[in-house]
Amino acid sequence: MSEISEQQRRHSAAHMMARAVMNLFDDVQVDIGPATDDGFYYDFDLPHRITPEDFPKIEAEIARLIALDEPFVRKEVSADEAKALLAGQKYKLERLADVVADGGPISTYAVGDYVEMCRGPHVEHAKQIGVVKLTKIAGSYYRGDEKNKMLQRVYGIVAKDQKELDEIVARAEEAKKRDHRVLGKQLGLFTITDQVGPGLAHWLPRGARVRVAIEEYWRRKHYEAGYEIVYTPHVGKSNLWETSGHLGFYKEGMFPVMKVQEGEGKDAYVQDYYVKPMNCPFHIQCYQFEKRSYRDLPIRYAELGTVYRYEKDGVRHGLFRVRGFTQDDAHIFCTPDQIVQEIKDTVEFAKKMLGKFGFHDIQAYLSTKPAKAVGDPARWEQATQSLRDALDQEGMSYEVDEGGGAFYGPKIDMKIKDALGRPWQLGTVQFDFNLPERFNLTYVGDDGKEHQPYMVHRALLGSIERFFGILIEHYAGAFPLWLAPEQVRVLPISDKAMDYAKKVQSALRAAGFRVDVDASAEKLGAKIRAATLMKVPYQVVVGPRDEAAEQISVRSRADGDLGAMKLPDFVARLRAELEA
RNA sequence: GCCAGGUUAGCACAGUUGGUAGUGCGGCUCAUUCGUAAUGAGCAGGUCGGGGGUUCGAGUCCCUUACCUGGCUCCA
Repeated sequence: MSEISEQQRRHSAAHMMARAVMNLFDDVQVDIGPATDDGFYYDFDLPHRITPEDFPKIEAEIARLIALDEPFVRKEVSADEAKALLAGQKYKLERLADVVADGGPISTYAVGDYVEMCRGPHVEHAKQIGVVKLTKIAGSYYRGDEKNKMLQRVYGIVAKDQKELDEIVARAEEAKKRDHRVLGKQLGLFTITDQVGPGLAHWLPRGARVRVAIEEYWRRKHYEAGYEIVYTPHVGKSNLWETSGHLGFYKEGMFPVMKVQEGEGKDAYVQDYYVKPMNCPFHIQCYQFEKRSYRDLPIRYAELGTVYRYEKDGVRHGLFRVRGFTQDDAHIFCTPDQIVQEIKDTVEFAKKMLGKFGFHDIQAYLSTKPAKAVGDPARWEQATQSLRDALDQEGMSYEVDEGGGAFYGPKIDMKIKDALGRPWQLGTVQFDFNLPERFNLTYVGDDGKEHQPYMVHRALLGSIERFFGILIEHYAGAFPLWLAPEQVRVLPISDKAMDYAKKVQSALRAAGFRVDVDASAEKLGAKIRAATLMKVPYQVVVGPRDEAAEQISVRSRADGDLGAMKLPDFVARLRAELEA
């Protein structure tokens, strides 16, 4: 008797669901039904539109079929036998053609009278599947291609028994509480309104405090690393975007043109402007401000540059996918001699920056030259090698996507894992051989001649909006002290302690902390509860006793009641925590 | 863009077979001045997302539109 894996149970549950749906509805065409990370799904094509109201009926049928406890019987068949078995099932027959083309063995699994072509493996008999619950329904293109027909995909989960099922449901609710959109509301961090437009985020005061903390850190570190910070316009004339090529290859992603009338009377003409989807052309203008010498290089321009992209309907998602966002962008212009060191420094910089935010598990992906590409092959070679060297020397594990680079240059993408183990792509280091060519970028070398510099585009956090969303979920809204919007809340036990509370607040603010006072008429318990729900790292309780003794009573989010201490000692404690 | 489901007070939600809206939290007022996770009472707050239709009558039914959610596709 072999061990039954969760995958086998999920996959087998998918079969049972297919069988149930075929039993309950007419003219069902089945496609595929694999196990997923947390359950399974099955794609159907049938005249009846399946809705959540059908779930109980389908679940009951699945339960009935499982109760029969029939064995799953594997059988290898010839192509012709398979064809006969799958007669009338057009998707299955198409899939069969693929299997035949691969030349592998064709296997079928039968449960009772239900037979399906399937690689397996499955459970041995139906009762091993356990309890099945259907969770949601969604459309899904056949073979994932939007040109194909949309099938009905039904998702489900599997549990050993009802008790485990309840636990799974409870865990899903727990995950929902971490959802940055939910926490964004509860903690008053950001809002996206219908009136302003979809995908356009507003940073509320508490969210803005976090953003300021991130940006201040970001700026300091960029200056330390030898970057210069620039600020550039949000719109540019159409000529700029023609030169950059964006109107050629990125127009779909841009907001439509703004027609601006310039000049008067007979001299009037219409100038087209576009709001920027990328910062690169503007940083190039900064580079071209004056003639550059090899002695000026490398030049590193960084900007928290807000860009706008026309995202298609149906792809927006909280802060993760918006239409207006701020890239932590930078462009490095350097000589061929400098490129290896620059890339190495950049990768190391990314590692440090991400580490500061609690992300230490970083996976890198190297994408190399695609078939269709612009730029000198020797430069591609050198650039790609510099990316490899940087990853090797930084000791970062990476995978190579051969031919996966953009047409204008090779790149490294960096993915982190959050507290729930979910991967997120944040940083990218990307060569660009296209723009230096199009804008005719040059520097004067030590030979007195003009040369084309290397141009590297890089982001460490991706976009501030998206990164904020990831941080919210990573920390479940309980930001570490250095990021917390409200680092300390002072809780006077009654109005009588209000003056002292304000004094404590002023002193802590003067020491550089973000501090608020709860001036409500509530009792202490209610104030503690409110501050706790807002996930404030430190609560400072003050009453007449504290005032008389010139002390404060401190309660931390992590360790609860810390007892009374002197204000300078508390400040020292906070400072120590910030350093750590 | 496609498929499905949603949109009711600031937030979370109820709202029977169509008969002109409720609960909790929050807010405000008053009382209480309180020592480590919810003090009490009272009050206010809603064009039921927008538009159109069916009907004597629509939060409830139909059409349409915007937005949201979950997927597919795409992506920072």
